[in-house]
Amino acid sequence: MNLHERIYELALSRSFFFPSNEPYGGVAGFYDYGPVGVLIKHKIENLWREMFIKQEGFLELEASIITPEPVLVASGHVGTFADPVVECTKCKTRARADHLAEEHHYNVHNQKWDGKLESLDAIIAEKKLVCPKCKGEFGKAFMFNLMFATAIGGERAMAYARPETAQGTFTAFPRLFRNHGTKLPMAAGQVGRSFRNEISPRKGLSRMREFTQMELEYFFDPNQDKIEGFEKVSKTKMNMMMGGEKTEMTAKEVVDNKVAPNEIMTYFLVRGWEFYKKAGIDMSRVYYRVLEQAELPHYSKGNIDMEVETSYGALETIGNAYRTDFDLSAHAKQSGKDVSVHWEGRKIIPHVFEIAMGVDRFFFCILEHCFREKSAEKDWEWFDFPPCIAPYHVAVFPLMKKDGLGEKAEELTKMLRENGIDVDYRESGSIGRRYARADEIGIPYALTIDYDTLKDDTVTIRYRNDGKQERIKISECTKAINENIRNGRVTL
RNA sequence: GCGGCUAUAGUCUACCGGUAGGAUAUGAGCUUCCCAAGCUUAAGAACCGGGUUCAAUUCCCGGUAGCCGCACCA
Repeated sequence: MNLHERIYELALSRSFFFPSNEPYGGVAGFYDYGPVGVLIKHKIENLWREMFIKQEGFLELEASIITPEPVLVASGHVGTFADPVVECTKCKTRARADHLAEEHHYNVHNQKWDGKLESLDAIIAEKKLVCPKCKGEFGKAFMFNLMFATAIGGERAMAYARPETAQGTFTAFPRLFRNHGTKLPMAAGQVGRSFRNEISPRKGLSRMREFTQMELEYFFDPNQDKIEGFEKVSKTKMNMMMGGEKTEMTAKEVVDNKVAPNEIMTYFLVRGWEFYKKAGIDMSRVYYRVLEQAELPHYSKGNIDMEVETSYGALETIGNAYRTDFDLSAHAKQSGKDVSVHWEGRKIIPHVFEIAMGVDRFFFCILEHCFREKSAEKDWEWFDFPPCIAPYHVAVFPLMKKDGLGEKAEELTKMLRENGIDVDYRESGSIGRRYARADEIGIPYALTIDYDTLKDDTVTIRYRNDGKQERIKISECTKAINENIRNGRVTL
């Protein structure tokens, strides 16, 4: 059985995630996070906030999801997020009409498609192109848009569910700039849902139609592409993939060899690297792939993707893009509003570096990388989550329910919860079984109340990874747990 | 969307043209119970629709979802 199949089974039975609207049969590309999964997801999002917002002094906002059409016309999503497609009249196989036309006409004559559907139809008719599968005839070319369309209010104004959070950050930029210091660089990010109406989503969480993104937009003066704090990270080593070759490089080498367009992007490559490491990813199975010129999206002057090796193959989980002034200029043009800023005596449109990541794919990668098989030490499968990502910080178990142990344990649970610690309390089943349950969802610590507790107010703390225990005073539990979480400690 | 395979308790699975047996998980109880012990007990299942048939969970068709391959993946 593939690891992702095993993970999927565990996800169903352990409440990590499951198909949405199950009684109705589910629809591909939509998943619900269960009670355990949602705790992990929130911890991932909060770790991102910690590292990419708070520690950097950046801004977080929450833009609306429903987006009027003009915004997405400006961003290019209405035009380029749609693909021209032809469908075979016999077997219904779809093919990219522009790709066909390029192959048989434009590339041959060294031309580019003019963007008109009629041109594609003309070429397909002229070259007598037929379905590669069944030799059936193609119907007329049409645009297939990957956005979910809707309409606003009584006038039914055309709108879409946003395909990325970034555009809301761009349209908020002028106000953010005025309200928060009128200084560059300035950075703002969002955590939120985005939507893409994938033709055929597969591979579980790795390609969803409704998904959560964490995107940071860093606005800067293009004449000043240095970043404060780079010195501190310059020696950090990262795996880089260029033209199919993987090499380890320091951040400084990435800048010096012009692997990344500038120091700013490189700084965030390091931050992304640190983020993944903290979240429990096996960094030997991760690399940054430097995109070739021909692969770059329409808005980009340099892209470096994070890819994580999984049982599905390599998954792209972070997109780092130098978007230049593409978006702000496009919104200025579309809206007719001036979005330029006065900075150091000049009037400029800031450039943007973006680090965009999907939470759901990342969540899946963490599950795969932290999964541990049965072994000599443990007779059950478990998850080696870092304490800061684990769904609960600690499990509290009374050795038995009776003789006042249950009450004592509930008291301790209440105390810990009031101190902000996530506690999973269980009193049924043998103690060994409860330890196994806790391991299975990756809880790093277990506190056990036994008969000695009643005498001297001490409990045992068990560490997940080696199963070893020590006795500590109840009064010191909060402090000990917090310290262990901070240090990422998982063994005695 | 196409082709191949698949669909039985929460999970894994057995058998069968006459509606299902197990494992494991779950609830309750007993056992001073520290690494899935044991015992008692409770609850729990044939994806949806249509067809063939006296009778369909079983055979056939369609839908849906999953896996593999193709295409698609800002």
